Amino acid sequence: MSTRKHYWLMKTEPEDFSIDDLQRVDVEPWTGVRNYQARNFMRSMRVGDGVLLYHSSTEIPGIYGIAEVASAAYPDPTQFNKKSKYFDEKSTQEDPRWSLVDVRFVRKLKRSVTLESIREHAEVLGEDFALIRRGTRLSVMPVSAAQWKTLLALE
DNA sequence: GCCAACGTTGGC
DNA sequence: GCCAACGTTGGC
Repeated sequence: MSTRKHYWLMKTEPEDFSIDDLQRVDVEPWTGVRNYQARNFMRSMRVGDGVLLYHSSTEIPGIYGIAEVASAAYPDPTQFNKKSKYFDEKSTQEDPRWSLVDVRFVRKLKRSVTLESIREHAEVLGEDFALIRRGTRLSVMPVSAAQWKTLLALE
């Protein structure tokens, strides 16, 4: 069993929930992920894994902060809440369809690493980097240790 | 607000 | 199991 720390990138729309919001609350359950691939990545996360917090659908898309995984995956409570926009009538308590992890604030970046600068370093980051792979819209994706280092060197 | 690209749904 | 229709994502 590997106990090595893994790295991830998680997207958020800052109008909805930003790095500043995370700093304010410190720990946040990452509700609302409704994509199986993203869910599966969260299920494989471990406490202490590193997270790059990416702002999407905003004026300057990019990485704005660092967080860490603060819990193992557990059922996303919003899937059972009829009043939530994330309610899923097909999910059951016995076999919850959607999972999440808690995410804890670590720090804001001194300067954001913009999508533009990330694209400029596409070659170093490699073909397998889902953020800039054509047509990929994953909201949770793995980042290798080398990619993590490369991205934070752009700060 | 537009639209390309993708995932999901549902009829057959 | 196919695939058209629809919904969502997210950059621009």
